[in-house]
Amino acid sequence: MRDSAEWQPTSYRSHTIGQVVSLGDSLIGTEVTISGYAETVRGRGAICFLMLRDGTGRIQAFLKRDNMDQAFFDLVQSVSRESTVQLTGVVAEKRAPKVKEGESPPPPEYEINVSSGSILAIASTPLPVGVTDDVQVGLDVRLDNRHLDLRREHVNAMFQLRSRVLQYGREHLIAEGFQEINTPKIIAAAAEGGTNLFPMKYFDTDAYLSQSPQLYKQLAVLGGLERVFEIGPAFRAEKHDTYRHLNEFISFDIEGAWMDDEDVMGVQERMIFHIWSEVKKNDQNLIDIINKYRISQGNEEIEVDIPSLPFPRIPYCEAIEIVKKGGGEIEWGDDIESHHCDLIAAKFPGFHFIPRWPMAMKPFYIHHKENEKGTTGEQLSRGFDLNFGRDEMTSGGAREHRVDILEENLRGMGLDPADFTFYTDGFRYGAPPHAGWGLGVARLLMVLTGAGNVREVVLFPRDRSRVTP
RNA sequence: GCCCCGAUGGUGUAGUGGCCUAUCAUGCAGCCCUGUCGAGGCUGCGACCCGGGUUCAAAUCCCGGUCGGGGCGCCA
Repeated sequence: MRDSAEWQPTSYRSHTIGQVVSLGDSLIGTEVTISGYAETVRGRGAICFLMLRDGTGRIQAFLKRDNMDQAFFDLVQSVSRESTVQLTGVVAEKRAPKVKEGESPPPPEYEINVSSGSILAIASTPLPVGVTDDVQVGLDVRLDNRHLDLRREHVNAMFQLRSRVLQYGREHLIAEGFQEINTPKIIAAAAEGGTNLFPMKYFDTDAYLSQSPQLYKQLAVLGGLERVFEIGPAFRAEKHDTYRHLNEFISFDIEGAWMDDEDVMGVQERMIFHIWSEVKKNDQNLIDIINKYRISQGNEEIEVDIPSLPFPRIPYCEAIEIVKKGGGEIEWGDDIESHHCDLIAAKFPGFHFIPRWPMAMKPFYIHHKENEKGTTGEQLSRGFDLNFGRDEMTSGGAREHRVDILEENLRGMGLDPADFTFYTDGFRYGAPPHAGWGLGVARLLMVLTGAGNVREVVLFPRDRSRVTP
């Protein structure tokens, strides 16, 4: 539940439930008004218990027929679960529950002795997804009813964690001198080849949804913004159907001038270190909620393991050797696929960088040094990946800042430099060497939360077959 | 695009040709009891994805479709 200590009263409540729960003792005897979802309603006689939940906590409301308008009492008593209710009453210490012999009584808890209130909105029955039920629900049903799924405690906790991860990431980058930018998501050209783009109509012109802020964040750096980052959507029209791919996802991108691939790997590992450290320090309560659920499902608990710095660097050539020794079929020049990553992850289970990929496998904007060759004599690049276990988190690299080589690379990949003048022109008037990366936010969150499917940690995921809700 | 698997009340499931007027849990509706607290007790409600076929008999076998899951490919 969220910390609401500083929240101001609103038209619908004098206190958050979280405030009542945490202030507890000092509020005894005070009249408060709270609002929330009716989680359970027990009792059909002269008394009634209603567990009320808002985004900050849950508290029991105690209702006695004699203490209020009888019509309201009857209404509350028959209200369906998840209906929203506003209640006014006096804070009191809850009577301690009966405990088994030998068990120590729980710490004091608080409740509201209700005197009045109103029903804000009735929930239809039955709920398509149980909020507090023990029964499992399939992911598809959950996503169809995400608005209800989000009310489940552990799901809610995951999205609070997501917000924290972005907050800590921003914090760290700003501390390192990066500034936040936004680049256009409607673009004119199929910028980079490779991935398929979603076409769209921009008035009378053909346009596309952006697959990556890559070229624009570079232009921002070339323009002198020096160090930039963007947290924004990227769209890819690939017909993949896996636990880790979506057609719309949030990419966490940085780009920095006067930096090379090693420099931005440093930024990345420090940022991840900061995020993990802060989560461990501030958000164990959210991890606990997720673990409570995981235990109930028979899953292993997750732990926030702060990675040690620096992360291992396993250059491409070495990675190929590891895969070969592990019995994987691979040749220099092949992509390192998921099943290959399993072999590497066996030796490097946590975060690890894979730098120095073959230039032939990298996009045209990746920098290379002519004297850096692979074991077979082929040109290496300054592009890198960050993996965790078998999954790719990041792709990044030092960028090509020499315009003649950029154009050569474009031609080499079957692209026409004339289509990229909006980009290459940025390099004609003095270009700082620069580097950057793009990180999949949801993939990072999968690592942190133990989610087995990227859809778990995306509010309203867009995949091959889902555009609603 | 390829391969494999699956679809049973609102939800999650049991069921492998007749024991199925279909199991269990949860839910929902109602009643009883109760300062309850994973509340408890009782009663009831509610389902075999769609279309065709095989068979005396189909939730169960076959074919097609739809939807979903897993794996692969694709993926700056």
